[in-house]
Amino acid sequence: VAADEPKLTTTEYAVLGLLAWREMSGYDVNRAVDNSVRFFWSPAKSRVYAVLPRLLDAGLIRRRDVGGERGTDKALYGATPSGKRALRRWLLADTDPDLVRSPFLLKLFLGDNASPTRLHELVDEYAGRTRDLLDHLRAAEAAVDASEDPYALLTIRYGIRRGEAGLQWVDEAHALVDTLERAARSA
Amino acid sequence: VAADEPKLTTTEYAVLGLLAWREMSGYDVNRAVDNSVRFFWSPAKSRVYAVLPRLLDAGLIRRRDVGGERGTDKALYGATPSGKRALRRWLLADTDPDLVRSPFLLKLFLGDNASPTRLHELVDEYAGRTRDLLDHLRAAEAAVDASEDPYALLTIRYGIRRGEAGLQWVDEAHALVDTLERAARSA
DNA sequence: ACCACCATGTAACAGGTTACATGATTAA
DNA sequence: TTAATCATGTAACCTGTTACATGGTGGT
Repeated sequence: VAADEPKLTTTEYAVLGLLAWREMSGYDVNRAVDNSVRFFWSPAKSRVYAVLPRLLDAGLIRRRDVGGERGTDKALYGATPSGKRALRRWLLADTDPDLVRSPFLLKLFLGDNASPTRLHELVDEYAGRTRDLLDHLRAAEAAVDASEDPYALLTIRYGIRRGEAGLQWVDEAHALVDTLERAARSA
Repeated sequence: VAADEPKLTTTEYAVLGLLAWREMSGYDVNRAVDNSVRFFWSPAKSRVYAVLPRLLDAGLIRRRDVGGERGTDKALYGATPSGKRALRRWLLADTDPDLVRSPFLLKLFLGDNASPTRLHELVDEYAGRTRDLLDHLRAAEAAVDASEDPYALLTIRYGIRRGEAGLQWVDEAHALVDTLERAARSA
């Protein structure tokens, strides 16, 4: 008799999801987060470690100690059948809305209080970050095996499309700041 | 003798920024948040009220009681010169990185554990939300006076460009899920 | 009479972050 | 020997959320 659907946080589902993919140590989970999920879900490392015992207590993952290997005290975790079921139920349930928090856009919105020069700088910094992100994502895109991990590919492409749109907007933004500058000078 | 640059949270700067624009009540600030900043910065209403006394104590805003007007106990807040300076310093300082939290992309990434049908649904829900957002932003775009509030326009356009990119990606996503489905059926 | 909006918060909680601590192993 | 990587956490803090509470005012 399954207990009434225990509510997990999204972070817990994220970890559970990674452990449904393969058996890993907490350290491995953190690495997996770092080169996949972190663009849209990024728990602190300490949070990942904190989440593991909770999933364990709920019977959604199991722990296997691998102490002998090289003298290290290391534990591997993997999703149990019950954990996989919980994961599938979560995938079918309503999805929490996305959250964006952009100090950059906030500063831009309050641009009245800054000089045009500073606004150009701000936009340039955004452009730089976005280019870095795109470099990273394009490298990742080239590196994934599409038939092996199509879903990773999908999320990478999402990032790429949106990043490209961001760069297009950058030109618009510079142009608009220039216009304002000229208007201010002629006034 | 100004105390050593008090650190404010981004939420505090957001509120300060709105109060530098014009004098408002806490309620007004919440409304202002709701029809402008909320797409990239969205504090809870109670948080806004909690932040006001802190800014007041720091001398960054001043309070003016307007009790007589209609028997209501209402206070208007506005940025002080010191507050405006703090705001300008913040605009010049390093910008915290953007944060995205997308349970949607997380679910997609873990798509292995869901059916193609469910994945189509997931993408459709995203498409719906994105279309709604675009409708809203386009209406807002048409409503702003570009010469009056160019920075708002800039952030709106940002949302529009990225939203459009999202919708383009949606087609890709459906196509890829279809491909997987066919591949699975033929296997 | 009632509902929507104006107006201001309090209380309880949780989820998450940063900084710190510790120690083993391995490659340069 | 030193630095990087593997490996696992603890402690303190805090930002922020949700739910609740309260009351006036204006329109229909």
